[in-house]
Amino acid sequence: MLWRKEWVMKNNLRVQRAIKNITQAELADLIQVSRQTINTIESGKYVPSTVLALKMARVFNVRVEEIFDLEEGD
Amino acid sequence: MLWRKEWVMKNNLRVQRAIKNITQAELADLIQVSRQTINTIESGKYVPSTVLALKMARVFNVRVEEIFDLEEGD
DNA sequence: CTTTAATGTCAATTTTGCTTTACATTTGTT
DNA sequence: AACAAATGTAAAGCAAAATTGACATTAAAG
Repeated sequence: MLWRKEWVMKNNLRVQRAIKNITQAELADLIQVSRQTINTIESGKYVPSTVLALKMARVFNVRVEEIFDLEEGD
Repeated sequence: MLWRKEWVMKNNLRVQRAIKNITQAELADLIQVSRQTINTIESGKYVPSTVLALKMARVFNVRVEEIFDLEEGD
């Protein structure tokens, strides 16, 4: 049997926001997306584009990998 | 006048591939996308998802920011 | 020069990101 | 308790990502 790994992406946006003490709406404004976009990304409903990931990393002064993490699972 | 910055994302996938000496097809296979997906990302036709960016970073053993870079411009 | 591997590109389609609007629920303050 | 701010959620729609298949062009090798 040949196995292809499945990956799920997790994120710690809530934590990052908490550290900087900004709301979803404020983050949305900073990276120029809708508040719902932040909300749904944060709750893992969908995977953002790399542009958004890079913008967020800039806002929080961290590397992309410190916010988004690939984990094994389906 | 209030200015909202426009960003374009560049990538150096060709270079990263060259360093590892792998083809577009091989990279596609490694991260489980179609060869065309690699080709069009590489040529800047569209922006990949964060999952793909993370997978590529893993393949090349670099940070996402070392492959993808936000630059000012429209 | 001829063949093969690698890359470019196009069209058609499916899937997913992201938007807007709107409303419901939770959390925090006074 | 009452009110406001923050968050959750849902539907509808558009735009962009990603797929498949097919074919053309450009390297690279024999």
